[in-house]
Amino acid sequence: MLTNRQLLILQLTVKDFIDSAQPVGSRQLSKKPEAPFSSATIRNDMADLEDMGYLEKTHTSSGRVPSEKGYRFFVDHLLQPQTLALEDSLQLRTLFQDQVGESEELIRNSATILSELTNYTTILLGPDTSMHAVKKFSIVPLDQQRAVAIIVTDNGHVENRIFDVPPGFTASEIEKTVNILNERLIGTSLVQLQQKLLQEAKYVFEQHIHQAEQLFSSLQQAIAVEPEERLYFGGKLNMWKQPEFHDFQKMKSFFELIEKGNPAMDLFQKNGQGIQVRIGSENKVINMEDYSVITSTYSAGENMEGSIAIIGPKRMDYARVITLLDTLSHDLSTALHRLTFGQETDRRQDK
Amino acid sequence: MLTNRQLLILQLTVKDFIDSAQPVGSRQLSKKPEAPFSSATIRNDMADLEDMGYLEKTHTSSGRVPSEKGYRFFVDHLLQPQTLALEDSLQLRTLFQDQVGESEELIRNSATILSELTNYTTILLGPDTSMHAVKKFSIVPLDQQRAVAIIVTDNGHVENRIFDVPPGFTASEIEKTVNILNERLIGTSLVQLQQKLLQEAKYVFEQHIHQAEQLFSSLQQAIAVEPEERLYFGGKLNMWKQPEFHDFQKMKSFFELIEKGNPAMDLFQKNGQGIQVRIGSENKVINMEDYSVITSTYSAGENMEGSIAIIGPKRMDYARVITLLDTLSHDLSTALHRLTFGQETDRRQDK
DNA sequence: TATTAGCACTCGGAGTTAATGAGTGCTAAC
DNA sequence: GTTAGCACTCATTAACTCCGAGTGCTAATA
Repeated sequence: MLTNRQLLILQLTVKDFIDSAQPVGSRQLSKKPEAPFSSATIRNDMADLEDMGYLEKTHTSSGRVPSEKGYRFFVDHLLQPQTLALEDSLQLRTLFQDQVGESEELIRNSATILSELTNYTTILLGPDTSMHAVKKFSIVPLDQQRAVAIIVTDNGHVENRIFDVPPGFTASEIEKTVNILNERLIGTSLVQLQQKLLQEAKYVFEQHIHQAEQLFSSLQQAIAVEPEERLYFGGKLNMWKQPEFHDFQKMKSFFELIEKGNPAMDLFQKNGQGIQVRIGSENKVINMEDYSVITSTYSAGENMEGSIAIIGPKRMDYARVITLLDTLSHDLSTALHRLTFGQETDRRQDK
Repeated sequence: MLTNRQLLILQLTVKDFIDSAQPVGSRQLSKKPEAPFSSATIRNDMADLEDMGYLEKTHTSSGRVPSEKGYRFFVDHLLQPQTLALEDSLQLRTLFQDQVGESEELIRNSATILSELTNYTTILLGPDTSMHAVKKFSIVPLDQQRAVAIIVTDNGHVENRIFDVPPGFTASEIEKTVNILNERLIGTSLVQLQQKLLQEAKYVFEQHIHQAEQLFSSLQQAIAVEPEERLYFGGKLNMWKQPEFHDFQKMKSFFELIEKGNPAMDLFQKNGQGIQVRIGSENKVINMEDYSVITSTYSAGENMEGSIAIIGPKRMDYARVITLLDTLSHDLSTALHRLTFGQETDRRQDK
């Protein structure tokens, strides 16, 4: 069990190391007014904390550095609740004020602003749009062979794809096609679209349209909504600013880590609700031992969640980032709701 | 006037420095079979080349390094025409084979592959889409207050924007609006759209539609096609791989340079046709003294040009990059034409 | 008994020095 | 005109010293 003084010393050590990136020594700590003990006393407590695994030394006569266990304890028990700095909250406010109508823009800007405020790297996972329902189909012929298929979803998102039209297909047949699609498939969610097209519309096509087969395969391609790119990055280069990464190899491996999107996705795994902190090797992703990740989720409507991850050194400013992330993910949810459902209406009225 | 041997020595010096990034000395050069002269002879010629400003020394007893004038002379007179390496041309081929229907995708991939092949940074300026003509307008209401405006252009590009609908606006009025737009503005290029909307459609609206003013201002906003982001990057991090940039400050200033898009645009200035090489301070952009830029243009249809820039150290492999860039910009033009005008038809038939 | 002062010891980092080697210019011989 | 030879320069590297901030341990103190 830790004595009160040991708790204090652990807390001060972690804080100091977060600020300075330098191993902290007993004499240094004893100078602080918060720790009115002699260096020897602190030395003894530090030795105990080291025995218990909360602190480490980089070499025999160096100061102490928090271990992962130390950081974890700090985050779980020693974090002092913080209110958002005035400056930060002003910055955030501009983000949501300047915004007009594009939710993707809003998400992208969130990633940028978070990385600017924290000086860490942000990865934002956009909401899964595949749950949205189709509001309208449209087909615009371009020339003899090609046309654009357009799908508008109920949140105002527009998907479009160029596809090949069977030779000799007439304008009236295109009109018929669009009508069939609109009669049969409105309200279908994007994920289900392929399947429903087959179930509900195929036989109708076969009855009413020439060259139904060719058209149908083209349509299927056009309608296949790609599991689209949903990752937004902010401050990819920020890890530079951390002194422990002023090093060629370290930076290189960091970029390799985040450039290949897959591991980036892994960062979001096993998301419980709320804010999660994963320190160093607590991240199950390979080569993440040197980083901490703080994740949060936000909502962009029913059944549509996105996640935000902030990646920094293990020595990251947990208190500040947590506060910031909490505020932002909340504000972002609100803003996205407003964008999706309109300023004054509410989804329930809409139904 | 340069003697033949001096030409040879200049050429070998530049080549060697491009490969090794190390100042090249006389003894080193004399070992090469291409230069069967004694080190003293080479030393004398090098001294002359230095007097004439083609070579420089980093310090009194170092080997020689090409000056900007030296690189310029090398590029203008000593470059040996090269055929594309088999490996490179295979890589390029896959780029154009795998491609399906998206021209933006194709452009993005071009940037990536160029940066992979060269290990330099690529900036690709997409074609200016504002010359395209409107093929069709469409408006899809989302709820009481908002609707999506959709503009399809003749190349199959789809612009869309959410806008506010005046309160109490009915479905039939929206239909009328769309009809007016389609009657009056089809064929207008995107740049002219705002203006024509005012000239040709405003009075029609005022005659036929309730609340024309409110609708009109919403529409104007919705229709304003942003001078959209047309820059695609490849290998932003590649400058790392160049030994002369294994340095915190250098890399930082490089990123600052390319991150703020404006200077990046400047790189493309005063584009003559064909391939252009700008070495070090020949770039009129500030802080570009340490880089060389090779640019090329490609065409994506009538009046629609894009540019490609490859940024590397002054020590870049000019011969290879020029060949590669030449091939790619040509292939890219062809591929884009095919995408835009269809595989077998030609624009002339279309008219 | 818990804290503090004092002391010997450790180790990384900064600064100095010396050796090395690849380079140069110049002169004289070929 | 070309080359061999020589004296000189200078960046790089390794070895060495010095210094300071740190530690653990022991004995004195509150």
